[in-house]
Amino acid sequence: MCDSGDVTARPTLRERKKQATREALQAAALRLALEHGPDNVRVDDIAEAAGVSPRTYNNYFPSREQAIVAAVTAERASRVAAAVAGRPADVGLADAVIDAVVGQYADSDDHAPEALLMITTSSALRACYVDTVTTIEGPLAGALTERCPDLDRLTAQVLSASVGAGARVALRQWLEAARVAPSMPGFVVPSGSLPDLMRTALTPLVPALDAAATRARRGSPARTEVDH
Amino acid sequence: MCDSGDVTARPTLRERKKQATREALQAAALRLALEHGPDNVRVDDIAEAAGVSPRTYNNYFPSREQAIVAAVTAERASRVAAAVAGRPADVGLADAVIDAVVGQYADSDDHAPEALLMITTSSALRACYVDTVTTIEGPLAGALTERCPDLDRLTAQVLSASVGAGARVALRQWLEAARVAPSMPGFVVPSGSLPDLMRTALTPLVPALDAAATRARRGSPARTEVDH
DNA sequence: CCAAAAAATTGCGTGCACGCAATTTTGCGC
DNA sequence: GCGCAAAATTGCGTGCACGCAATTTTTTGG
Repeated sequence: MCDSGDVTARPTLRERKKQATREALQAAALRLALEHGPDNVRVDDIAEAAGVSPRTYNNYFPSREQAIVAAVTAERASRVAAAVAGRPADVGLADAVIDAVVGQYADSDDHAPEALLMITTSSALRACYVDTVTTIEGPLAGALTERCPDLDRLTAQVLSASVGAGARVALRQWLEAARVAPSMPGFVVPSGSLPDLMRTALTPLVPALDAAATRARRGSPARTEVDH
Repeated sequence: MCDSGDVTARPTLRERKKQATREALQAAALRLALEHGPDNVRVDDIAEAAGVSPRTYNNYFPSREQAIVAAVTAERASRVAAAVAGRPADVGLADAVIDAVVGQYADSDDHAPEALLMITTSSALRACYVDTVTTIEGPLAGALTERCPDLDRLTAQVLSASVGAGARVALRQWLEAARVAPSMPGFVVPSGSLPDLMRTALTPLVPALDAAATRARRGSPARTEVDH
């Protein structure tokens, strides 16, 4: 079975199948969770619905909740990195980063309101959802060093980890607020605007981002004895 | 068995027993892990060595690794908070925080070199050890608002979470370095000085801490529309 | 087209985390 | 001391994560 016609096959066709089953698992997990409630879905059910063995499920996701949450947050990490890289070079680093992060939690979230509401319901899902922000730290660090090549690796990692930390705090707060005011009908998303909250949460980090950017621009190339 | 002679019972004597079994579990876990290797110790063994049922173990620790790691990191969180609170009021906030955090990873770590070396060995233990820094975020946020009462709750949380993030990055890096240069005999702690690395990692956050401190000092009391 | 290699899937067995309900222990007022 | 209420311990059952080795599928080289 040669590569007939598949000119669009940049990934080695093998990885495309992997991606397919991954998405199948995500979709099945989300659908079943919405259908029967998050607690009434066993990983065996998800695996069967996706047409794979239960064991294979854990080759793709390290926990039951991950598949459900991944259906919502799948490519947020790479999107954030791309958004940072895509900003014009004349906007400040801090603005670029914050706009990128806030933007990702503005658009895609109301794309699946029911799922979000369900995640709000289960504490396990909430925790898992919050933890997904960790995913962006790696790509974000990459985007940072791409934008400021003279930036310490370590500094880039610390800054992106801090951005992740801020986003996590905002998310936790928002989910908490959503939890106490749960079933106001008509309100798909209970609390106030998440983007606003997240922007507020990230604002304290602006000085750190600015300082790092200008310091890197003034050519302080890797001034640590541990730059490795 | 009445409270004979126990005048030192400030905590309600009930919590003292809880603390006792907690410490017994920590000690047993660490001892057994050092004795037979981290992977060759089951939670049943730890429970039995501590004289409690296996089920009770999980009433104290949510995972097998936690008990082992807790034996090393037990009260680091409260120590950090206390150290921040204990600094004279005229030193900058950033210095107070960083010195407190760095200090806690300077003193207590070489107190148990064998344990640290073992943690380096197992990837599960490494991950768990790194995750313990999350513990300091809560107390640290408290210490921050105690020092700067006009500081946003949200800002305090974000800043302490960022400090935690920086510390985590440093710790990961240090453990990684320790992993690749493992068994240099005579070197209890393989890599370079952890305090130095951690100080370097936290330095990028100084501008954010300073800005928050001066902003709070100039009396900008909770200027967020979501301060809740 | 075919074999050999590489990679993914699968079943199995084990240890673990945890909800639940029964039981034991502890604290406290009398 | 007595008994009662709160709290901690315990056993049990269930679902889950994962290492391991066997099997099936895909890729690659000839």
